[in-house]
Amino acid sequence: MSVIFSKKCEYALQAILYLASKDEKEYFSAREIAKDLKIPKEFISKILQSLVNFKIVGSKKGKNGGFYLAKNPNKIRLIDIVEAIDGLDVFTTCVLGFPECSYDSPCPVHSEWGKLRSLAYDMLSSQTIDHFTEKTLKKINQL
Amino acid sequence: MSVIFSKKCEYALQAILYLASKDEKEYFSAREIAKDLKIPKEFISKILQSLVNFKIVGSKKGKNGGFYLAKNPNKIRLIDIVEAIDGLDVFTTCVLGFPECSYDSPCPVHSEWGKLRSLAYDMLSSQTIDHFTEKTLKKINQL
DNA sequence: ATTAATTCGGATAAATTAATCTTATTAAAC
DNA sequence: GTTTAATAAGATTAATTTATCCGAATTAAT
Ligand code: SF4
Ligand code: SF4
Repeated sequence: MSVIFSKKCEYALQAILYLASKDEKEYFSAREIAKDLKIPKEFISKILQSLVNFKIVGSKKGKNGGFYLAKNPNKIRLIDIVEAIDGLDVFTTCVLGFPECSYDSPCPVHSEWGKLRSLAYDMLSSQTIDHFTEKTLKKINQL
Repeated sequence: MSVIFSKKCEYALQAILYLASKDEKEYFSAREIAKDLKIPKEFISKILQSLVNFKIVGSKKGKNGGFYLAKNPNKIRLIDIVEAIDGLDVFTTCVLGFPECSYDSPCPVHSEWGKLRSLAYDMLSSQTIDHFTEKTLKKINQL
């Protein structure tokens, strides 16, 4: 099974898009995020906690506490989430799993794949999450 | 850690490229493929065995036996290997892990991501492995 | 103060993927 | 025929990823 992002990263992206799309409240609890996105509560808690460490998300403990975006949605890029959770290795290591990927010793598909990889990186770097709020709300309501 | 292809798939691609690039011999044993590509022998054996089931690779048992390409390298596309080992789900399921990806209920990044995905699919579908023999040999010699 | 609802950290369990081992079968070489 | 070297198939183990559990700390409401 091929995968682009780990489950952790998928959930992280979903949760961040969720927080960015709903702004009426101050704090959103892991419980309610998990319920709306239909993903395991304990798992998304852990993920949100690590996003707190990366200063992308903020949190407040205790009753009525929860999570919120620590930055303006137009300052959070998709790549920031990917980098925090999965790292940026996909963009630097060989697609074919050959060791020592570099411009000196390119893997066989270097030139073809390289273009796609750059495009993906550029897309994830240029798109900020405020750009997706409308579509996110629509999607969440369908879950 | 993000991954594009599973380890199995990476090794499969490597092994196929290997077979396509070396044509002086009839059969290549798992032992020698594993040694040259520096990957576990037992693992690559299993992978080659399943490629035999997919009719991409042929095999001969017994002493001096081994594996060989069952088709002309210019008829084997990269996507064929990916499909056999990992399946084509990456190209149809949501990058963000939202369920029910479709054109009715696109995930938030649908339009941006969709382009990249099509490009990746097209590339893997258009490139046949005979195209990479020279670069593969160069790479193998560096391992 | 007490209670309830929350994040947080660490430990643990379950599931999946990666790798290895074991035995059987096949075929060439001697 | 015996030995040797190979694939094949199935079982097992190891490692990694995904998911859950538990107890402590925190905060708001009663
Ligand atoms: S295509 Fe080139 S740059 Fe991309 S992983 Fe392979 S060697 Fe590295
Ligand atoms: S971007 Fe669109 S097509 Fe691609 S996974 Fe998301 S919903 Fe599906």
